[in-house]
Amino acid sequence: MASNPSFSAASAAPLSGGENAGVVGLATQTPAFSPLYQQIKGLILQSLQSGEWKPGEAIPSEMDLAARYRVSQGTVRKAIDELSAENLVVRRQGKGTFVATHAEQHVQYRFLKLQPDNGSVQSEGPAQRTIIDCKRSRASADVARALSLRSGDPVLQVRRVLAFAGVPTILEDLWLPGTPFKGLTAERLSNYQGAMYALFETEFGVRMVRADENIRAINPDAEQASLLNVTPKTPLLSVERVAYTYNDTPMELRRGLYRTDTHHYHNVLS
Amino acid sequence: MASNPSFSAASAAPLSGGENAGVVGLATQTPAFSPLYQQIKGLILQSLQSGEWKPGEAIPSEMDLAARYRVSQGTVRKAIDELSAENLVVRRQGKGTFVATHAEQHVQYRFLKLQPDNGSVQSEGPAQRTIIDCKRSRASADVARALSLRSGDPVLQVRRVLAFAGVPTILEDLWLPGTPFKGLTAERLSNYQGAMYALFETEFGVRMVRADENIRAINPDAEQASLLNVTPKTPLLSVERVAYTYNDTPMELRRGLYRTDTHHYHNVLS
DNA sequence: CAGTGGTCTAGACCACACT
DNA sequence: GTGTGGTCTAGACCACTGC
Repeated sequence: MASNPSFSAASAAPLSGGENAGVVGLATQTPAFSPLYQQIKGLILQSLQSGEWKPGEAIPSEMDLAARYRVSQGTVRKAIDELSAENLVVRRQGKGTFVATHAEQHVQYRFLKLQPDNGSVQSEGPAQRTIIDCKRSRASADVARALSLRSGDPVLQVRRVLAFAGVPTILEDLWLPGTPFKGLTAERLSNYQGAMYALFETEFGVRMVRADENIRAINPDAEQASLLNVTPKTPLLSVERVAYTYNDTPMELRRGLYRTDTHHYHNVLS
Repeated sequence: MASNPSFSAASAAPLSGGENAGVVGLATQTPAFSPLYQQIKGLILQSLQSGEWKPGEAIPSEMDLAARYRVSQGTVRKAIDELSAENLVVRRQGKGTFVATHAEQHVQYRFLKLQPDNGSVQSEGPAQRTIIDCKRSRASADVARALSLRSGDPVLQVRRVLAFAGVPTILEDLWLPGTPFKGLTAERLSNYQGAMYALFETEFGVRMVRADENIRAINPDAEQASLLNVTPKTPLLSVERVAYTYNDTPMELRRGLYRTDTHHYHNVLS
């Protein structure tokens, strides 16, 4: 077991034999070499995906997982290290390792990079959310492309405004694939306290894990301007986001318009 | 040595005895506990900072560093892991670990997040750089604050335009602290091929390691508009960047105006 | 071939949280 | 105290690079 280059993780693992099964013991030329900890990471990922461990819950301890996959604790550790670096999982010393969640996380808006110019995110308090619209429709060509759907597939479309300290600051249009979000209504959105992604988790089992944003400066049209209480000459940040679940599956297209007279989009480069 | 909680890294290390020196063997209540690998990381950081290893050069092998600091290879490895994650150092299997550099790196503009809407960054070719202005001046209040200087301290001020495929796309104003950049002239800037940060490294020994950006949508004034060949009504992305060297020392304030009719600012959230 | 980073193991001990 | 993640070690072996 110790020095076996190709390896079949097994035991309680539901799917997946070994990626490299077949060739064993040949020293060179493994076509797609995958280290053990990567395979373990993949297995843990499957369990996260399948819902074996739910957001906010603890996953088994490193020792348990090591026993389950028949590897050393260090190897499990390295797998979890990467999952932790990708924010899929959160470690808490002395307590355990927990599935990351958008709810009950002290960072309320994990993906929102807009910050008030003066004062902290904390000090400005929670946003006031207003659902403007929520309807079923059909995917246009560009929406379909972003969500990996076909044109005309059913989608859910939402428009809302976020206000801070009474000032409308963000106007968002969302498109969600119809099937996973069946049953989402304006009422359920309105009644929900907290981040939208938290609702997606608890009510629909959809966990947003990563997102891409493309940012431009634009002038709003008349309707957009009026919803944000600015003139159409006010330049706004246009933020187009595609959010992904596990496996790089796109699950949301979001087009945001941000006012930047009192706020700014903050980004850290390294 | 093996099981010693408080530890004095020593040997060839120039400064720094041990952070936790003094208390030894007392099991609980070390006021500021710092794991060994963090101390090693700090020592390596000092050597990077002092220029013992220059950008692009290889640092000593993990085994050598382990011997130098009298710790196991695994501990050095974990220290380097973090430095690598922070992009201060680049590992290359079979070759060694190298000091990160903005030059000779295949990513020419490491900190530039603006991308062409169509085609890749590669396909659009290198930017055409034009130095509009380069002069010594005195720090205004806001420039001084950003660079941790005092108002009136000498600074170097640069204005330039970047064009892609002949289209002026980026207008940048830079402020650099006067002392570290003594001797920087418009000519040296103009003659230099390659990223500006690469010149800072090779000519002034200043390595940019991290940066913060605050982004807004604005309308340009008449001069800015003309330099970018747009009308003053064209909304532009205003990107204010503060770039830092080691130790979170700010070394550059850069105010950029980006055209977003053909390009967009791309960001990945996770 | 030797040297480098990369993986894996087994075991010891530490810091932290709960009970 | 027990169990969790976190640190550290020593040693073995693998994959990659270049001589």
